[in-house]
Amino acid sequence: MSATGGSGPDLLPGTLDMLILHVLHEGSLHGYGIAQRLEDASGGVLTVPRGSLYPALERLLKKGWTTARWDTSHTGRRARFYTITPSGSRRLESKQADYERMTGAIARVMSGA
Amino acid sequence: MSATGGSGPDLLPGTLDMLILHVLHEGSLHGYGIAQRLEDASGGVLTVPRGSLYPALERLLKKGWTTARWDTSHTGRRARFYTITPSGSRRLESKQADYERMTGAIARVMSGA
DNA sequence: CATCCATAGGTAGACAGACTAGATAAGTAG
DNA sequence: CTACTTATCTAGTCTGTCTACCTATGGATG
Repeated sequence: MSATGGSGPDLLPGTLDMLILHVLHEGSLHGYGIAQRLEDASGGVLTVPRGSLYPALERLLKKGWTTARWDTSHTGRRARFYTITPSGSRRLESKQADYERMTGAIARVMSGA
Repeated sequence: MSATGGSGPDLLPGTLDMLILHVLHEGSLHGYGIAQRLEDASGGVLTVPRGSLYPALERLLKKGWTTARWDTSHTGRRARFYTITPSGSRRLESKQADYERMTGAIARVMSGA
């Protein structure tokens, strides 16, 4: 079902929050939709197991980075739509900066600079 | 003491093994030296707490990706020098490929592709 | 109508990896 | 002698992800 070959982890640990916030920054969405969006946008490389997704969404809510409301009108089914908060946007920016700092440093190391 | 500002994690989780194997690929070295090398080569961005370093080194040994020998002649102090094995080199390659696949996918997502 | 599939949300428990905060020891500089 | 740097290591904790489940409903197929 998943597009990955089945070997290795589905995600780089520590990046899921950032990825979710990024998707929500483009517009409110429900959990299942977020996971699909990440798989699509990554060309099928990134898969988000439900057991990682929903705990992460709870985390973001608890930190005040998102708000949630139940909405049935969009999908026909009950679905919980998440919206990023201003605090969440700031968090996204700082997470992204950290991520780029880290991956930049790793790239420097791995290229033997 | 550390060159990082002090905020955020010291490492991207899941990358430490790869970074250590990369350093050892350039030549045998002891734990303390590996940590210094990573800090230097990353321009001070990457810091490796001892409580992360030594468990990681044990992990690599147990998996057969490195071998270790005690050596006092180089540093004057007792130091444990680690050497990468052929199995470790293969692991390094596959870890690096995974890492690039993941970061590439994340970059695609974050750039809105 | 019954059955199956995709959608949709969720939890429990295990596990990996990194972190804090210490202990220990030896060489070097003042 | 004292302090600093080098050097290794462990215990306990915490965060985050993963596997493997459970529940429910709308739409399509038989």
